[in-house]
Amino acid sequence: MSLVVTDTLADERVEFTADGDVTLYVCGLTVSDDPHLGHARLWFHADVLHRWLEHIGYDVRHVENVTDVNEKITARVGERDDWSEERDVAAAFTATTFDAMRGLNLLRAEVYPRVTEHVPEIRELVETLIEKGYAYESNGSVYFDVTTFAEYGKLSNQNVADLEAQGEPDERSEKRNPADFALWKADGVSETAAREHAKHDHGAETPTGETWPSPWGDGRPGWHVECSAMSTTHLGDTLDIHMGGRDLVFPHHENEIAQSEAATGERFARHWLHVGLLAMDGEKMSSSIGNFWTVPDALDELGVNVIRTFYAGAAYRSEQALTEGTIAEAEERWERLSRTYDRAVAALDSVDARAKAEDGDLREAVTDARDDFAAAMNDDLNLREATAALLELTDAVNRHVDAVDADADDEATNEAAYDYRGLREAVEAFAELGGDVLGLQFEAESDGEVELAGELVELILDVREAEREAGNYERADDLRDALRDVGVEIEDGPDGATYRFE
RNA sequence: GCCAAGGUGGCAGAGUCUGGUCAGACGCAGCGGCCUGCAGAGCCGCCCAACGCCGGUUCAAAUCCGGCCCUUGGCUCCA
Repeated sequence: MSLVVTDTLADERVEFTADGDVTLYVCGLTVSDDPHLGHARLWFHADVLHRWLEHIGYDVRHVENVTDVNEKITARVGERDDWSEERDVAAAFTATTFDAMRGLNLLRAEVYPRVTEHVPEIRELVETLIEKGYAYESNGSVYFDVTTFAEYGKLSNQNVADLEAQGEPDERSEKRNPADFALWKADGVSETAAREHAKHDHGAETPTGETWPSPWGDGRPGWHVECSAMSTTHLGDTLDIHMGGRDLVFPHHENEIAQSEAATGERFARHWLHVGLLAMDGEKMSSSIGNFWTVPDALDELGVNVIRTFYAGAAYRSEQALTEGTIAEAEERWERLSRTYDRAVAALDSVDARAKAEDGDLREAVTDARDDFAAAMNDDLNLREATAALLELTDAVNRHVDAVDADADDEATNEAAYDYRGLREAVEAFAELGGDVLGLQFEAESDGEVELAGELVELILDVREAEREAGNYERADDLRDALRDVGVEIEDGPDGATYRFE
């Protein structure tokens, strides 16, 4: 069984192939603001792809760029006292981005290249394109001539004539064709561009951003070259997978193909994967629209596991809706997985788990879950179906534990035992598939604070138990409610109360 | 206007490539039962219900073809 993915360039589902190492390039973000859940959706799907490829035996070389040169970054210079240059702003948001990535439990990329580190490579790429006749200099800027690249438009099905018809030649007199795009822009950020993106009043000073010397004079890299230069530098001329948001298909990725293939003469990417948008109230979550939920805020409010379970609720290539309802659903799905995992571990580690106990249904359910999970993942990374395989396993685990508990309560039989091997296999399946592949974290860390909190909760539960024995149920219920208010969920069972931190 | 992705039950979301085995699985919400002092969790059952519209091809269409309507994205910084 092999992995099938939906390839934007081929415009169909294709079998994924790679020789040895897989090179994966993820079109990262521009660090002009805090990352939001829309950005994180791409990160998550790239991360799960990375994890799944490793799971099925590939070595993955994952490179994800950080665009730290951009007029939106420049526009924020001076917004804070310590933001006196473009790179100060970029550094601040790069830091929050890395924090967010760690918080989301993403595997680290091999490198996170920045534009500011790769200006020499960008200049070389531009020079090559000029030498080969694909690009031309004009007033200190350099443009890619789209008419020289016969396949221009092949990714997004644009045709150059249509694009030309849309352009306004008067305004872009610097260009040969309206659809030509900049590889190198003369001088710094223009005053109008900076003002357009500014979120505050700069007073008399309008920031112009950093410039670098070049054969065409001082200037800044264009908006698309950076990805071509950085991906090629770190992963070679042909990438196995190029991944990005669907909103980048045109012009960004179209232009990357043109630049890269014109320069190297090689195919730029074997597979193009595009992640659908995250829609909030029917509209794209976007920094510019302002309808976003930042990753740090979402991590505080929901936690990494709920966020990841949420993303796993829809296919990467589909649009996904973020609403109170879909978040609530993700919370419930995660809780169910996590509770069942805890329950399975507790039964597995108890003295009642025996070598010779055997529940055929449970063992069969583990095999089915693994098979279904793999089939779903290989089928264009159908994460909801893969998650469903794990949820079906929770059903089997709960049935097994329920049945044994019921037998144990029955004085007549009194020989109930948990199926040790079956539970062990179930726990391993949760850990490998839910943990390693989906990146969910089943085991809570038990640092000092958590331990202390646990001891305090136990203490309160003892008090509550005494109240219950005395028949003071109202008091007992008050205690349970009070604990819930601070995030501790109490569950009464046959062997006393248990608790979990929400 | 041009290009692209979509429109499936109360919600959410597969299935479309490769027509029949599908209107599925998981879940959320809702309802009933078991269990429980109550609640929660868990288990069992129910939810008699949906393929945007109009044509066409076919023995057979959610799936293929044509037309139309609507939503979203891109064409300008964007994941």
